[in-house]
Amino acid sequence: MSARVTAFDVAARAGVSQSAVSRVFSGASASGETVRKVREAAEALGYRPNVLARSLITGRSRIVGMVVAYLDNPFYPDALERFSRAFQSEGYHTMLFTLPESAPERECDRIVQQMLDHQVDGLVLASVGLSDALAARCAAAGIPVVLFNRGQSGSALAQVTSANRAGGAKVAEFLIAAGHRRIGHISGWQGSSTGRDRTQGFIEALRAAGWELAGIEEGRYDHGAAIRAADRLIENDVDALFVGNDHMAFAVMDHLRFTRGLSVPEDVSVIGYDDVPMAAWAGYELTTVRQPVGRMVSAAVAALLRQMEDMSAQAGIEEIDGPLILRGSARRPEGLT
Amino acid sequence: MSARVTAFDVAARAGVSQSAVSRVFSGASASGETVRKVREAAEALGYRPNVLARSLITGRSRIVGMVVAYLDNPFYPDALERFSRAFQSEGYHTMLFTLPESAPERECDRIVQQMLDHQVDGLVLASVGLSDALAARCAAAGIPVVLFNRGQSGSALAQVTSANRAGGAKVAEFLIAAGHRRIGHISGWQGSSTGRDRTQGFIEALRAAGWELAGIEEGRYDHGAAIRAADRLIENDVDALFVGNDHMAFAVMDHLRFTRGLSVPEDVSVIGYDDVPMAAWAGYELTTVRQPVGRMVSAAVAALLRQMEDMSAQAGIEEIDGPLILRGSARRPEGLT
DNA sequence: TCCTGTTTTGCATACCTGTGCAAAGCTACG
DNA sequence: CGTAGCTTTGCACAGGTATGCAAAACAGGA
Repeated sequence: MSARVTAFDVAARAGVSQSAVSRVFSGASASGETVRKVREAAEALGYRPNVLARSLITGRSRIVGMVVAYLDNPFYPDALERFSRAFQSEGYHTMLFTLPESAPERECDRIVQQMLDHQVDGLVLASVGLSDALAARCAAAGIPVVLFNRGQSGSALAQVTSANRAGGAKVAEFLIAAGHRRIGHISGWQGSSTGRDRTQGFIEALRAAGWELAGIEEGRYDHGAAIRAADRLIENDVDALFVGNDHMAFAVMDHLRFTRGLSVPEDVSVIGYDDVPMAAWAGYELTTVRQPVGRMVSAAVAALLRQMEDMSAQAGIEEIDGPLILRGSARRPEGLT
Repeated sequence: MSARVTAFDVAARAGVSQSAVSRVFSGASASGETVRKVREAAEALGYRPNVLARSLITGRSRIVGMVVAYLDNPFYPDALERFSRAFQSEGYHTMLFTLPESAPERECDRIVQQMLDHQVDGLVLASVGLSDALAARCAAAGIPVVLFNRGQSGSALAQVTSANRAGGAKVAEFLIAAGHRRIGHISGWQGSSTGRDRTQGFIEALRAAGWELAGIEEGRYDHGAAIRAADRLIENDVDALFVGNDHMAFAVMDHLRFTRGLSVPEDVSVIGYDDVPMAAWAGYELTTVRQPVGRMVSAAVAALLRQMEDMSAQAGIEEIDGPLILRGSARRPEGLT
């Protein structure tokens, strides 16, 4: 087990100074001859620069922290994978943190603190909020933060979401055009901006068309809660359901069909939100609003990179629009194929 | 934006030396009085030890690298989340790497190299192999590796899998007991030990009972491939299908029901492997072999921790047994509720 | 009180690289 | 050949912590 080979070893073998080696590997200017000698010696010795020492002195770790609440909803693994790939190809690495289910808000701060300890260059929070105190701390440490799929009103943090309000509105217009009049809504968690915006856009568009919601229940992005909510709305005799995300929509469809013996969309139309891959499966054929994961992730990555490279860059709010994908789980307006 | 506060600042304020501060925070022995003064000064200044500097000198980063091929199959996000939680609670952090889809084997080595650069203390490879050269390099660097859900014959690396051979055998015995005679198999990727073992256990148990496979097709853990494989087997008139994992089994069930107009299990019994949460959903009710994720992750984490703490610890192979979960997608033997 | 054995403490150094600074080397031009 | 301007190079140090070593402090027993 050989000891680690350092820049000094390479320098000695190449007949140059350690600084020369450093310059070659950090891309600073050096003569062609020096570069050649150093590269050769490094190759022979199997030298690789020590990332820790480099980070210690430059203050940049080339690590981005990624906080994620839960990976049940397939939307998040998908996003996570894309984030990881994107950062990797930009020369960054991803440090993953999962929030414990107990006391998530409380723990989040501790977790972010640990990230700061590791001197991450940037932070992505997926569906997770950040206390003002901690946000200030990140700002003070010069660490840019991007909120992914979650807004935080009044904060100066960069945010990337889909156009949730517009998405909710699209669903409302579509259901009305299809002739539905008793429309129910199983909302996402109202503690999240994402959930609130979808609900709000939906309700406002209904009102604008002169209709009111026949019933609304909170689904909290939870399987069981969604099913109970569906039961209550069905008792209330609705003929269409807008569900806060696909994941809950699947549960609702299964429940309606197999437990309650109803047909979708003949008895009840169901519309979801996200367009996860499973929505296209033959067993569900879920009509849903697409969240363009790819573009959302790209936007978030771009925003973070911009801020990491230019500390004075402004943090903005980005809303990415996504289409309503028509499939079989909701009745279609007359004359629409 | 205040400059970083170091151990020297704390030392000055507490009236002790920097070493004293270091000792307090690294848990070495110190007098009660010193501890009190240091803690107090640190609190007042908001001091936090610099992880990079610490890692640089100790050679241990308290980071574990995690390589994952793809997160489509919900088995992996689930495992990933548990890994992350487990390591977090042990004071380790998780660095995530995803393999690019192109040239995965080639890229894997580069990725692992990058992890070594970051001086990770340990490595978890989920469904990913490691070239012998690189395995040797990890060993030389004293970095323990655990293969998760993937074996590698002839390697000295620690491995945690489920009892794939036994699982395949259980399925065979169950199908025979239920009276199936024309049995088909859509295998997992035969380049992976996991896929091979399931197939092999299945076939051997069939033979032991005096039967032969009516047909076998490679599914490669891929949605589309699985569907095409199912078509070919159905042409071949099978009345039962053992599918290499749940993810493919869902695709197959959808295809049989909605495209081919067949009933499951009346026309064809379908059995999967993994028991992901979705298998219990009313839309599928998939009979499947459970891979006990929780226990598998715990075993992998324990194995890694053991090796990280005691470098001379032996790397072993662990197979975790899982039951066949009976649901509605496969016909049951007479007299079995 | 003196001596021995045990803690505690501070000093100095190591870990490994990036970078400011000044000296040295080189090119080109008059 | 001299000099100005530019590039390359080496020196020395910084970044923040852990730790071996020796000195100091302390506890206890005779």
